[in-house]
Amino acid sequence: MMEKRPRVILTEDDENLGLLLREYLIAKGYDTDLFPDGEIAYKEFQNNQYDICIFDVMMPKKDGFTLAKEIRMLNAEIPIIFLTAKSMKDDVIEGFKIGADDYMTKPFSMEELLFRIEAILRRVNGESENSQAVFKLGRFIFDARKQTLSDANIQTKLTTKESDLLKLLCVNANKILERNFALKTIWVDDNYFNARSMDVYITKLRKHLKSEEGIEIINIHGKGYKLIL
Amino acid sequence: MMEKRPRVILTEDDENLGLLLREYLIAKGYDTDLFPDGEIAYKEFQNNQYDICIFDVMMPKKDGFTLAKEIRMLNAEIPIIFLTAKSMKDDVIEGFKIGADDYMTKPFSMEELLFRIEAILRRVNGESENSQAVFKLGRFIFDARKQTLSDANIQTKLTTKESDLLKLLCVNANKILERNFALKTIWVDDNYFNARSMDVYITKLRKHLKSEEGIEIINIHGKGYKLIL
DNA sequence: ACTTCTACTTAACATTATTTAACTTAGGAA
DNA sequence: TTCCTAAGTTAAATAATGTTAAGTAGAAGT
Repeated sequence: MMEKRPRVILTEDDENLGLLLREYLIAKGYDTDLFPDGEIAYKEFQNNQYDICIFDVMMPKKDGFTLAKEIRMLNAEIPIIFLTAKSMKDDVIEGFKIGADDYMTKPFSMEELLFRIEAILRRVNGESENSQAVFKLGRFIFDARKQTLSDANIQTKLTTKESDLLKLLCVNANKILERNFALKTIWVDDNYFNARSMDVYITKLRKHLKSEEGIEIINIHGKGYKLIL
Repeated sequence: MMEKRPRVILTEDDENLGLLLREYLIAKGYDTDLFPDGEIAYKEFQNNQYDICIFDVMMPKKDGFTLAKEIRMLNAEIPIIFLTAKSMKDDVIEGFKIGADDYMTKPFSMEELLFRIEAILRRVNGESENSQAVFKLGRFIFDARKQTLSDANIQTKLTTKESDLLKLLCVNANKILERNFALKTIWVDDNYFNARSMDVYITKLRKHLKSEEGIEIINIHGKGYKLIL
């Protein structure tokens, strides 16, 4: 999978520091745009695609917190890191209330800033891989990440094995899920006892789903199971 | 652990300013040697042990950046702070590329210089400075460095173990944090009793977070825990 | 030196997840 | 049909985790 260069929007009114940071981030693989105040940054944000924001809190015309609030109206997800002049407890709290993801207190090393940018992007990007694990089963919604099976009224917590097995069935919906494949994926070893354990879990899943008419787990004798939607 | 007086090597060709800074730093607990140019400073650096360098960029015979490059050959780790006369865009960038830790633009207050020295030494001595990490957990803000969990109203102080464990969960948010990994990271030894101790801390963390709907720590039977955001 | 406080561990007991066992039903081949 | 094996189901057994409280040791205050 090819990684694209992440785009950074940086605001900093100290020109020395701003240019320094921009050079450094560019050298480290981040396409960085630098703006000296919040007003310009806001306009540019509307016209460009960025992956992460780094905002100085104290800036002329529009401070970092105000800028962040407005940015959040445009994009509720984008990570924001604040640069604060010194330890400003209350301000920092206020910043986080509107959804900052981290903050740095000046002076800081550029390595440290880089480290945090990487940590946040790793966290944000890493989430998307797992979160594609929600399936609709009739009136039920099965969330494999949370291990829950919900309908309009109640949310049932599934056990780890229940969830893992149901996820495999969903991924292979209307196709055969082979016994051995499921066993090796979930139980690692496909011996007799694990196979019987799996049978028990098939029964459990059928009970969970029995109230929904159109959905059933059928057995393909000698081969495996098929989730019919 | 007893703290020894840190040793500072200071270069400054302006004799007035140099003596002033030296007096001030000595008064604040730093054994400070002052040299008027880069050549002398380089020779003295070879014969003495210092903890931090403060180099004026513009000096006779050998400028601060050149000096810093040569010092880096002798000691790749020692922190270096530059004193720059005014905004020198390209020079400053060059300085940071060879590994400066901070810079000050003249004129500056001596308190500010002291503050930065302390910040850098804290970072260097504090071993790995990956420790400052802030995570957003719904309406909560978890600061692993301060060991606090805050919302708009209250700030809860976490114990060291609570904070360490929550940090591991946050770093691995939406992924499985394996029991053994957490045990070896926090408790060093992954024996039965430490495992039970960890269970107790999971309960403590769940209590702290229970008021926030979307956030939960789920158990992955036989594997570990997963922080769901 | 004594108490008090606090973080952490250990113990005790409760609950839940998973496996194993036992018995039952169904499918397919001889 | 008959027989064997796969699969369905329920319950018991085992192992893992949840929870609360008691115990312990060290730090901090008196």
